[in-house]
Amino acid sequence: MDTRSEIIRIGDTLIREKGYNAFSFSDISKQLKIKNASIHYHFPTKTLLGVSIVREHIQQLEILKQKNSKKDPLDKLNSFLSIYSTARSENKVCLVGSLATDLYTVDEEVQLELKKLVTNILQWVIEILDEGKSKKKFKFQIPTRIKAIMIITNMLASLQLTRLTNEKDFQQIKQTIIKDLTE
Amino acid sequence: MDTRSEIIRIGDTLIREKGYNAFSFSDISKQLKIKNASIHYHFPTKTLLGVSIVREHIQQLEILKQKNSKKDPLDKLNSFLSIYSTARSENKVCLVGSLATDLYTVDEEVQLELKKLVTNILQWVIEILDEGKSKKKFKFQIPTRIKAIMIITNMLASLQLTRLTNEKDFQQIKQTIIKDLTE
DNA sequence: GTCTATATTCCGATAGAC
DNA sequence: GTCTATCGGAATATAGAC
Repeated sequence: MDTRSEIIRIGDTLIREKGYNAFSFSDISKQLKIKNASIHYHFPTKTLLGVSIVREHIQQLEILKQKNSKKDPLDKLNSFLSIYSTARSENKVCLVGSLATDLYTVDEEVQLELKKLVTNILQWVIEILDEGKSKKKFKFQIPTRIKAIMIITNMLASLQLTRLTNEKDFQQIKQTIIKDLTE
Repeated sequence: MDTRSEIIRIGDTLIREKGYNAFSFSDISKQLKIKNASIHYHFPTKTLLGVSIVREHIQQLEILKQKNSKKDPLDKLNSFLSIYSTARSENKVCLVGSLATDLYTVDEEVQLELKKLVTNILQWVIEILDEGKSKKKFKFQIPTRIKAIMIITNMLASLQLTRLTNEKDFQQIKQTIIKDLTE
C-alpha cells in the first residue's frame, strides 16, 4: 500500500485506541519505519491528517451504503452494526466517540469534517429504520431520528463502557437492539 | 474552598471538556492564579490527581445514593439521569466516557479507580431498575444488567454525540428512556 | 519521497528559598 | 503552601541535503 494510505490507517488506529491528543507523528513513523519528517511530507500538519482520517471514514461509509443498497432493511442494519462489532473485536472505540470527547481541542476543520460524518451516519440509520418500518420489518413507536440516535449511542458508548466491564455485554446489547426492532 | 478541592474541581472540568491528555497542570495553575509548582505540592503526579478526581466522583455518587435511599424508584432514576442533564447544560461529557477513550494512556491506578466508579454506577442503576420492576413501577423484558447498560450508554454517548448534532436530541432521549420504562 | 538536523514550544516534575 | 528556577523529554513543525 502507498505510504499516504498507511499513515491514515495507522493514525486512525491510534486515535481510536489512545485518543487524538495521545498520538504523535513519531508513533506513526516508528510503525512505518520512516522518519518523523517524512510524515510531514504527506501531511504537513496534524490537523490535515485528522481531516483526512475523518474523510476516509466518510468514504468507507459511502461504500458500505452502496454495497447494501439492494439488501433488505435487516441486512442493512446488521451491516451498520458490524462496524461496531469489528471495532469491539479490536478493542478500539469508534472515531466519532473518540473525537467527540476531544472536540474542543482539535482545529475547526476537523470538527466540521466530523460533523459531516455524524450527519451521514445518522442519515443512513434513519433511512434504514424508515424503510424497515414501511416494509413492516421493524417496529418502533418513537420518532425515527430519536430511535436512530438511541441505537447509535448504545453502540458508540458500549465500545467505551465495555472496555471497563465485560466484552460479553457488547454482544448482548447488539442482539437486544435487533430483537427490539424485529419482534 | 481549599486549594486541593479547587484543583480537583478544575481538573475534573478540564478532563470532561477537553480530555485527560489535553489538559496540563499549567491550565489549572492559571485558573487558580498560583504557580505550576504549587499544584505539584498538592498532587505530586498527574496520575495522583487523576485518581483523586475519579475518587471524588465515587464519593459524590455515594452521597446521591444516600440522599435518594428513601425515595421511590422513579425519583431515584430521575436523580441519576440528572447527572447527565447537568453535564449536558455545561457542555461536558461524563468522566467515564472521557477517560474510557483515553483508557490505555493513563496509569493503571487511574484505570482501576475508573473501573470502581463504573461498577458502582452500574450497580446503582441495576438496583433502581430491580426495585422499580418489583414494585410494578417499571416495565422491561430484558435482563436488568443489559437494560441498565443500555440506559447508561444512551446517556453517556448522548453527551458526546449531541456536541455534534443538536442539544434538543439529548432531552428527547432522556424523556424516551423514562417513558419506555413507565408505560 | 525520505533523510538529518534543528527550531520552538510545552509538559511533568524537582530543588531549594521564603 | 507558594514561590523562582530549572531539568529532561517529547511534541509539532521546518530547512535543506540526497
